[in-house]
Amino acid sequence: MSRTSAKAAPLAPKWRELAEARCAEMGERLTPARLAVYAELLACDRPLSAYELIALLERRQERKIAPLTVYRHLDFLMRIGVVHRLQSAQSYVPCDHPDHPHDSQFLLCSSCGHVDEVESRGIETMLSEIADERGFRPDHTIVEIKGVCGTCADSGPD
Amino acid sequence: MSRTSAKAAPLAPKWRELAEARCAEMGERLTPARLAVYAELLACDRPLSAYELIALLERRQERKIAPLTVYRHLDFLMRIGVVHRLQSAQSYVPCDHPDHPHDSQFLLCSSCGHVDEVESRGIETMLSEIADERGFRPDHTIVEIKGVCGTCADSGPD
DNA sequence: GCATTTACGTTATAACATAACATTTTGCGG
DNA sequence: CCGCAAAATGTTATGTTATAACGTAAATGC
Repeated sequence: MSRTSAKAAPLAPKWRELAEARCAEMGERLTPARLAVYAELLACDRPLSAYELIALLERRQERKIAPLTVYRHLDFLMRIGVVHRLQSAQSYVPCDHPDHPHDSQFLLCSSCGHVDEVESRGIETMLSEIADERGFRPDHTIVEIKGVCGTCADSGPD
Repeated sequence: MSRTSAKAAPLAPKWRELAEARCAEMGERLTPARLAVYAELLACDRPLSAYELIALLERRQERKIAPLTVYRHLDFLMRIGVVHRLQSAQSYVPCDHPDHPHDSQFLLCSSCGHVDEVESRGIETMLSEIADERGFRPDHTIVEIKGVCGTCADSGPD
């Protein structure tokens, strides 16, 4: 019943291998359904809400998909560190820095919707210091900068 | 028996005056309904979701309150800068730094639920630099550090 | 007063996320 | 291979967060 006839979004070997490697490290299983969600996120150049993702997957696979299904797959992808959740937009993006799991900082353009993921060691250090000073043990950090990206600013106020 | 003259949560003059000052600066109007929401948030030592707030207000005022009403009041309070939204918890807290409007950083304890608001100029500077390097014009920033607070860490792994 | 703007009320619904439980698939020891 | 246990998936229902659409009331300015 594993109908591979259901088309999935194209998924470059690079990303598939990344997911496989993370799964191997963590003793997790990579399944077609999980890969399909990952591929769909990668195929889109902007953050997707869970329900946008459902709509895209339903169109591509020509069948109904329950919200819970997608949320479980998203949880999995975040657990293995290949997808991040944008807290301020309730949406999800694939990780841009495949080398290792990490906390990121995001630049969110309110004009074009584009999201840039950055990883600044400086920010991480400073956040740790702030926590340390207060006896706080950080688990992970959320940094989202909202504003207007360079491209939109340039094409600007016309 | 109760001549329900819609009791409000107590609101220290300090906070009322702050709200009045901000309104004056911004040409906004401070109404009893808005103050009631602010007072309710201040009366609680933890973040409240909009619906928790509704429940508390309904009990205190002994009448139904529509979600939209509370959301409007929350929007107002955030607009004048006396309330912040915690993006990762979909909840709301009064601002701890009454002196001036600002972006904050939050330390969120996953054990006791306590939230600490800090304002680090260093973080702000570094976030600006990160944005600048990429030609990004920041509007505002979201920084939330999740972990375990000193008190909970000390009282140990239980 | 009267028009305009701002706030508030009411009903309905959209959008985001999880609970509870049944079934299927997978990995593994016998 | 068999059967068990764990993990993943499917299904239905519901909980939680937030806004739309539209009407009424109150404050503001002339």
